[in-house]
Amino acid sequence: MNRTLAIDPKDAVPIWRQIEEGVRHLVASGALRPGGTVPSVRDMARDLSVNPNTVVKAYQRLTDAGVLVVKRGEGTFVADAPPALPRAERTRTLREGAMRYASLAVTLGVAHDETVDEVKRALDSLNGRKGGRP
Amino acid sequence: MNRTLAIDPKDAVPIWRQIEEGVRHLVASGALRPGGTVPSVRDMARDLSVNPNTVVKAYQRLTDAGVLVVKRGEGTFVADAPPALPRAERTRTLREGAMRYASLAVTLGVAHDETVDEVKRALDSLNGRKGGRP
Amino acid sequence: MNRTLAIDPKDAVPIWRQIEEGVRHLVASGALRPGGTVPSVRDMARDLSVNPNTVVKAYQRLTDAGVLVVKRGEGTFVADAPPALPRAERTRTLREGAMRYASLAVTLGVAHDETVDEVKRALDSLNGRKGGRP
Amino acid sequence: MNRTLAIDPKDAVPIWRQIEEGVRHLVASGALRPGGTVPSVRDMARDLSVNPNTVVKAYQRLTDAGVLVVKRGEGTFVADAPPALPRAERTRTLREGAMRYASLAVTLGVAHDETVDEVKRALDSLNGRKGGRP
DNA sequence: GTGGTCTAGACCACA
DNA sequence: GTGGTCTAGACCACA
Repeated sequence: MNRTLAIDPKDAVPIWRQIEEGVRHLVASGALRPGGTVPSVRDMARDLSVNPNTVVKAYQRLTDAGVLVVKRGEGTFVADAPPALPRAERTRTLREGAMRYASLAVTLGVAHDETVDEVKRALDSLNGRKGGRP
Repeated sequence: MNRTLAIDPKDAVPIWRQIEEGVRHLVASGALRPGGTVPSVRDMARDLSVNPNTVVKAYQRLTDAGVLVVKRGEGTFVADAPPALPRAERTRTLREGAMRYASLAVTLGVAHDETVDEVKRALDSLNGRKGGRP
Repeated sequence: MNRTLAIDPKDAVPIWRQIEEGVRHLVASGALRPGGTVPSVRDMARDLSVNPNTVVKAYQRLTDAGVLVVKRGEGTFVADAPPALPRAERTRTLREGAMRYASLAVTLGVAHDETVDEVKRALDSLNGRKGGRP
Repeated sequence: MNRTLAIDPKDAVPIWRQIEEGVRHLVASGALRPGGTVPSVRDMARDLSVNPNTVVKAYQRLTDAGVLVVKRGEGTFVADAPPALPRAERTRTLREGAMRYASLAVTLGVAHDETVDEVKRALDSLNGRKGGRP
């Protein structure tokens, strides 16, 4: 299972959002456990070679969202209660994502089956099934 | 069939890119036919309530990509030759999209099957008409 | 009616929060109208003699909360739909505030009537009744 | 009557201040009586799950303010003489609190009467017992 | 012109 | 040690 965070400074997606999404993903996938610690702002900034302020922004957003909790002077931790989205909103978010992806495939002129297969392949690679793409 | 373009000024995606993607989609789905006309920059800017410069930028990129052709003094038209992406780039783009979507689903904690089903559903809703590009 | 924002850099309350609260207050009191513009980040930073980043933080939080909307390249505006809190939460927030104030008064040993009178006086002064405290 | 102290580590108010205010309140409300004992630093730290240094800081401020007195080798006690604030400072503190509460109510868009009523209600709930300090 | 991102670095309260 | 705030200033996309 992947416990590390990879960011790409050249990506159009802001670094702070890459960090935010990365941590959300590690929490959702169980790599970071409720109550467990998260690297300190300074440590993660050093590891990723980014400015501490950039990490601070990501962590603060995650704290506002209830994913992380801060204990002052001690550090930052994964919240005990995972802040699952309300079911309705979860579905809405997923549908928007599916629509965006399907729309992209149609624009590219990709066939139905290939479109679906690529999603299966992506899910497998995220779930750590070995290989997947020879 | 949808012949209109919907943009969301509050979306993080730049407006010019929303227009570019929208036109590509209308072409790929057959709503705009090869050789047919495309709204003038002024008209589209007025319709969408955006700055004309923003439409110009989208049209220029589409012209550079061979999706549109400009006939001076006449207007802008959909290119006769469908500007299919090189196969390698097409695959890469699709895979990035699949990865983004799969990653979203994992973050939301959605099950594998539901993730795949939503894509099928999205494809069906986009393909009320079969095909689009013979 | 007060249209200006006063901040106190020596206050224990962070400047960005003073700005956030100040703008919320101006909106709630009607001094800033839905759809109307809000000073640009640079202008407000100059007016208040603070760093633009500090204003950015306040504006972004207000945007996240739906109080302001950003039109890229144009500026920042008061949202059309005022983002009134759900009634239940509004009541809860008010009650917490009342409890904090009442608790303070009890701690200070202030009589019931004086405690209530000070609130009335504060409300009057916020609503612009002239004088109020001779 | 409430003899316990509740602190919220996630609150923006420093823990030492929450403890300080809490003790002041217990004294003012009569829950802790002049001459009576106060929990030892170690006990309170353990009860509240906070760092002993944090309790030390609160107790020192309370001692400096004359609310508590330390008898070396015996422990910490509530002072015999009630340490009423100078009248001017009392009034200033109360006014600040009233202003903060009134400002919150305006921001929430609450009507004048409801704002005042909530304070009365809060005072009643705190004064299940009449008075507290004759 | 507008807002958004990021760096570099200082200073602070807190535990 | 921890995170929070703020400054100064650069660079960028967007309209």
